[in-house]
Amino acid sequence: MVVPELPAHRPLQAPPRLKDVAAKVGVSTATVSRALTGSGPVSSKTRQRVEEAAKELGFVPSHHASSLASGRSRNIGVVLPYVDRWFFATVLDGIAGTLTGAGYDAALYNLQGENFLESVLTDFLLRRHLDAAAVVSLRLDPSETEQLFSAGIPLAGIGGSLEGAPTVSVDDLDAGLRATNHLIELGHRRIAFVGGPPEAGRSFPMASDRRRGFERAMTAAGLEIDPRWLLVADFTFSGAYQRVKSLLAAPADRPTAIFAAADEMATGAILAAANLGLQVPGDLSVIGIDAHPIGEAFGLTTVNQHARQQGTRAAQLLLQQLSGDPVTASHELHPTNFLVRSSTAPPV
Amino acid sequence: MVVPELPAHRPLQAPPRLKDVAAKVGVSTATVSRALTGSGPVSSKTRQRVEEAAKELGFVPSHHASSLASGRSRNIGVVLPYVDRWFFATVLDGIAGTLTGAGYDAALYNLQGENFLESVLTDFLLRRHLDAAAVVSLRLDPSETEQLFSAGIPLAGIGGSLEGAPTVSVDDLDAGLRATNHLIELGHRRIAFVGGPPEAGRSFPMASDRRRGFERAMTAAGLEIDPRWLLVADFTFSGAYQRVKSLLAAPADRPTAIFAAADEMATGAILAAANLGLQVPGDLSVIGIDAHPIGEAFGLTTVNQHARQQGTRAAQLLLQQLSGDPVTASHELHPTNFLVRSSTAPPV
DNA sequence: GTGAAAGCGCTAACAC
DNA sequence: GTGTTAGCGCTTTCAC
Repeated sequence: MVVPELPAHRPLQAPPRLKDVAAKVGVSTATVSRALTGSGPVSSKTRQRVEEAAKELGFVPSHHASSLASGRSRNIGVVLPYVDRWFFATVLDGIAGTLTGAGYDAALYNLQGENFLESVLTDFLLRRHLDAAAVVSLRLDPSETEQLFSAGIPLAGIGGSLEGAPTVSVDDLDAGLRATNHLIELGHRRIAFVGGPPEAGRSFPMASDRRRGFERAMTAAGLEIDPRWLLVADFTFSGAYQRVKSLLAAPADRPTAIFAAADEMATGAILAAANLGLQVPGDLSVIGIDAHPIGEAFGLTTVNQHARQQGTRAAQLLLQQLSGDPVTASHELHPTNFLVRSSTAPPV
Repeated sequence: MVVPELPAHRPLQAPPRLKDVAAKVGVSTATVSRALTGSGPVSSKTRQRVEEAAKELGFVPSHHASSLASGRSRNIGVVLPYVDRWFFATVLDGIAGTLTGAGYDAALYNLQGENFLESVLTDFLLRRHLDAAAVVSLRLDPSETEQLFSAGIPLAGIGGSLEGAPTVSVDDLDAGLRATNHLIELGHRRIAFVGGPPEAGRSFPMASDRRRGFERAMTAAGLEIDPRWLLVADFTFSGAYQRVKSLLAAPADRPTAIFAAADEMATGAILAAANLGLQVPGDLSVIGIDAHPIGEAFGLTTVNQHARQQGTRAAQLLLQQLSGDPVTASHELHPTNFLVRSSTAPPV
């Protein structure tokens, strides 16, 4: 007998439904639902028989049906500008791990810059009836958050404050201040800064705040800020490597220390120095921000901003709101801490 | 008059439904549905009026309702072992960008190793009625793929072949072979290899294949493989830095070249050499695999494996299957290409 | 080209 | 503790 070949991607037979389980046990679908979701009283005998029957039949509840009926989807959106950059990937790891552990799904909205922002907000977030959303490093205006709230979607933010929602971030100005002060306290007076381009669009002023911290520390110490020593890179290793290499190439008027607004740039700076035959920290001290794992091999002194924990915390804030526990819409500053390694020392 | 404060996270008023749009236009819900989804004949006048009314009311279709009714969810799962490692984050970027661009959602299943594998497979993939799933660097056994197929979920894989599903990867053995041959052709005879630990669990033998490529090239050239020169790191910069530093520390019997199975390790090796006062490529040639952006500043010669494109391709394979276009369940080898920079040269 | 009506598979009142 | 009964908000035949 010839069995016709069915396309492999179509079900061979209808999967079992709630009512099949109910029939098998001889109870109503309501009871099965209660037994399986724990959403109501069921005798332990019945519960047990239902669970057995469900397993035997290989029953898997329909997500869409239960979402439609209950109004909850156990699906949480995570909106972020990049996934292929260390900070964002690490934050995402923290968020996704926490959500998965709590039985929630993470729906990824990778904007790749801000390309998809508009369509994500309208087409996706609302249409999909997410239970909640985490917004990373993106400014939403009050009308947008209001729109989400009135669609019943609680938010949590990372990187800057969001009207009406709890947010977490580190104090970037303070981090910049402390990093710079560390160099100043070591005795450096000629300090360069490697930052990013001015923030555009919906980004929070993370890089600017770190630069302002730098400037404030310098000014407070009565030190001069040489405009040629305010470098603009793009938060990449290679970008910083090139900028710093040109800066250090002229031996005449060199800084004795560099504060880079991110570890990837700081390590790029160290490589640039090394390739010019300069010793770190002998000829040049370098400090960064992040605690990026690459810093370890470079012996980079840095300010740990606990990226993964920030993600975890944001996820918790979401879960807490979903559990009905009210959360104050405050901006929470995540502590940073110094990680002194071998890239900083007093100037020679 | 005092308006009672409503909790901010609850809808202030019921959002508009399909039937509200229908009422406003004076047509049936069926017509509105056809007009908005394009799933049936509608006169262009009607369509226009429906679109206007929908916009005015701020109508957003319910995802769950339409999924339940249609059986399709426009949601695609992406299962991967890590998101905070370059290769995976980059692949994810490629996949998510392609899916978002096609109007699909990406549901992220970050296993963090393989912790969540079992629950992802049962609890999530099936329950959620995903339209499809991309599986990155994870071996599924035939009973698992069969289970997904019979639930109507087409698959695409990355990193190794999957029974019954189209997959893409690079030829890791060939990449190892070519990288090693590059060094051999330059005249190196004393070549070390930095790889990863033996694969465990559901991982494909990516690192082993690269090592086998190395061994095969060495053997074919009649060169000896010194077991002390087969280094095992963990695919991180710092890990490779340490291993290579100890290897090179003893000046007596040093290799003249190193092939590292990934760029992050290769750059760690370069830094180790530099910190020991060795010149690259003068005293040591180094080659990697990946085209990781960090390699640029190090002048690293590498084999580009086009991680993002692999992700894009896998996503296309999924979209193609969803469009009804049959796809052969073959394993597609993605081309790699050489990127010769300044870290390799003939031995002195 | 359009409407009526029957679901999609589950949950949640409400009775008993 | 359990069953009955309405929906949840769409899509999709099937008539017309």
